[in-house]
Amino acid sequence: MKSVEFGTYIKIHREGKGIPQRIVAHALNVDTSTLSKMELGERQILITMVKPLAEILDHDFKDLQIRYISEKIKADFNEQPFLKEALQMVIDNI
Amino acid sequence: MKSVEFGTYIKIHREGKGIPQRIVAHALNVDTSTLSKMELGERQILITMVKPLAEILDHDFKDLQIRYISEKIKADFNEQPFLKEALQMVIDNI
DNA sequence: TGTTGTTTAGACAATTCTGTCAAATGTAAT
DNA sequence: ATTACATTTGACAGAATTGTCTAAACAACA
Repeated sequence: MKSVEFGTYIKIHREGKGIPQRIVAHALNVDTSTLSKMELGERQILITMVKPLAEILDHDFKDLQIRYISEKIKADFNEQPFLKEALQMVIDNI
Repeated sequence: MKSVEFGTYIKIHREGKGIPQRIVAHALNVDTSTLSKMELGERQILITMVKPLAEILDHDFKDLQIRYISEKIKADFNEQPFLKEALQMVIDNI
């Protein structure tokens, strides 16, 4: 999986479908200004927005959620020596 | 692994060793008031504090870091349908 | 060039979160 | 009961983050 920032990924796919920010922003109940910032990484994209994003962009929800979560985890815990063990522990407890 | 909240876990082990908050707070460069709140879950414990906590409590760092990270992930992403796959993806990319 | 629609930038108020201070409460021993 | 120390609480100011508004920058094209 290519590691492009989530906001950038959304932007690329939105543009690929020729959908203006106006439409996506409305689906997320935010301003186009906010969406612009989210795409540029200046505002957080909430996990609750992943589903509506998948729908409006007609994109696989599973893929999008995996991208979202894995990026957050890398951002928060990269470099932590026992990250792998911690993740394995969570997996084993699901 | 028993799932007791991280702050509570710290508190229990601090008390078990008979170390006052004053000492631990100093090691973390915070007030006892802040440490109290951290132990009670009213303030975030930063990941950068896990190492000094392990040292001052003479507690296994690996265990503590695993507890810290896995708790955060559960708090942030519990219930997400593809959490497992996302975690596996991060593991595979480490 | 002027028009129309899209995207971004800057300023802002509202909200949330943080650590500290001072005071209150709790605990144990004498 | 008093002392000494530990812990918690509530109020607070400072910092950080949020979404919106307005206007500027950008793009496509008649």
